[in-house]
Amino acid sequence: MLNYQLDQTFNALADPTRRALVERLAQGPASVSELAAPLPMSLPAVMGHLKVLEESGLVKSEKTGRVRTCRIEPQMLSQAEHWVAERRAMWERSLDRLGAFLDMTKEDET
Amino acid sequence: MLNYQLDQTFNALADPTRRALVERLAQGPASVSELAAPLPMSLPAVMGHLKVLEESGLVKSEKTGRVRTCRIEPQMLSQAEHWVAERRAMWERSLDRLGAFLDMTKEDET
DNA sequence: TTGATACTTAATCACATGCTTAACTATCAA
DNA sequence: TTGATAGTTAAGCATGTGATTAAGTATCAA
Repeated sequence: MLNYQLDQTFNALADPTRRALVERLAQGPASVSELAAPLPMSLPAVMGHLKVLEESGLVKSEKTGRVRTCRIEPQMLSQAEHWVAERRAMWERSLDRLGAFLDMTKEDET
Repeated sequence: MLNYQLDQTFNALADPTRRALVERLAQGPASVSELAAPLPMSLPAVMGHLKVLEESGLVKSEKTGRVRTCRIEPQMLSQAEHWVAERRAMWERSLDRLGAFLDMTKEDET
């Protein structure tokens, strides 16, 4: 995954309003005003957040008539998940190496 | 996981310099200047990034003599991972419900 | 004790973010 | 065609971010 895509994806998820939008969209598609209704801010503010989500690839939208319907795009979600999982795995391998090293030195002591 | 912790964790991961630091630390602990050496910025700038990582809980550090040694803290990493995984699961369940609904309407048609 | 090393803090600055309100466009329904 | 609805765009503003350089502190080694 490219660096700037990770920037955009993690940045999109770093805001509670945007996570609320993702959470709502995880339950199914919604229009812009449906998404904005429960949020304590103006519609243009919500549209700003949707723009960030859409640029990150986490959300896609489509306009039919005067209604824009937004839906979640789970691929980016799983790519972010993978980045984190891989670093955690790296860390665990480095712990294993440390463990092996400590075992080795222990054997030397005996 | 609390909202502001997710804010801090995702925000910490939303910067390529900070991800580079996480990536380096996933291979094992390092001092501040070891971490700063390969990066194209001043030491105070790197310390700013380390502060963000440390406030997020992704990194911990400890000073011995004049050397501060930093290490990764994988718990926050896996908590961020879980948040993403759960939303993806939500989305998949909502797809299942849609599938079930479509199957149902199909049965009605026959 | 003197000098180098490793980090820390402070002042500064350019630029990005996250809102707001107001004005505008496009669609739908009567 | 008129009015309401759904969304969009623009201007403005307070605050936050990410960097810099310069100066300061604590530790270590000779």
